[in-house]
Amino acid sequence: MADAFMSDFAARAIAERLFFGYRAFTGDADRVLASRGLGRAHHRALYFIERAGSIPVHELLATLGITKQALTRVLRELMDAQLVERRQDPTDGRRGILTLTETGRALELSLLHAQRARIEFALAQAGPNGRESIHTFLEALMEPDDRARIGLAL
Amino acid sequence: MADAFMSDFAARAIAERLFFGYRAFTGDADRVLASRGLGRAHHRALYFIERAGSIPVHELLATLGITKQALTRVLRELMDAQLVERRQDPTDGRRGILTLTETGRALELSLLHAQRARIEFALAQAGPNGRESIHTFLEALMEPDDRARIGLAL
DNA sequence: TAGAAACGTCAACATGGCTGACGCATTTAT
DNA sequence: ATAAATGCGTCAGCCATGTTGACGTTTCTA
Repeated sequence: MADAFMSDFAARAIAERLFFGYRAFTGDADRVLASRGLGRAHHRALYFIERAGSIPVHELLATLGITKQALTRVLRELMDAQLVERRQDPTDGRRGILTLTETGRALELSLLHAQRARIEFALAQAGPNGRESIHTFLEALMEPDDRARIGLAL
Repeated sequence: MADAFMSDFAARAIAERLFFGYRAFTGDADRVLASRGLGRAHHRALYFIERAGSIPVHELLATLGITKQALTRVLRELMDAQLVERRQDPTDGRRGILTLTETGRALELSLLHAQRARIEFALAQAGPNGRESIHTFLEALMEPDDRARIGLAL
């Protein structure tokens, strides 16, 4: 029983830190987004388009794990706001390829920077030796399928 | 510029790992919740009530950071489902104090256990020396005000 | 040339937030 | 003792973000 207790205790310690930590992390960007009339869903799209440079719609769909209807709405709003552009895949005319406009890149960067200070602070608190553990921990938390979607660590 | 690049790069590495990691973490509980007709909002309430043993409504409100209208709806559903009970604070009749029923405690535990395996796996991957870094990192990510709301780290 | 694929789109609905306004005990301050 | 403040619960309407299902179009592929 002591084992199970410790395990629950340890699990709770992580669970609540993840909850509060993730909330603060997203909150930084949410404030910037709100001032532009956008939401978290727009941020996620901007983020993954920027990180890839350009990305086919179907891949963004798989990355975000939402339905095409949900993504289409977000993309339409981003394109209306001149933040995202869609062009055709030259090798397959059915496919769309998404890129950010200059304005879109600027916004994405400002959203990243809104979160960067917090991340840097947290990494600094954990110390230089903690960084690898933190990356490993978060990667291990992910669904295996999603691991192929992230960039290399450092 | 190299500095800013590295920093953005490091920030993105954490940002996407947090996104995918948190999504997987919540997904474990979401599946159990869906089978009971409940949502993530119910889980959060159950979690913080259980962790406190019993908790005044106003404190749960502050912890969750949502409006009383949003919480009331969740609590009403939890009380209808006989998972949560409300009683009066003996020292101040205006205040309500929330506790879980036996059924509520059982559900909360099963939700925790749905997430525990993933957390244990991730901690194991990070190694025994990583645990402290991970706690420190996540706590540093949090809003300072929220740090008072979490339990001590082992 | 038929069928599959990769979309976009319309419609209806669920969840979980929000604001504002009101009411009602209960406690506190005058 | 009474007035004001506090801690709720509640009704109503709205928003953001997701879902399913159905349908149409263009473009590849067998």
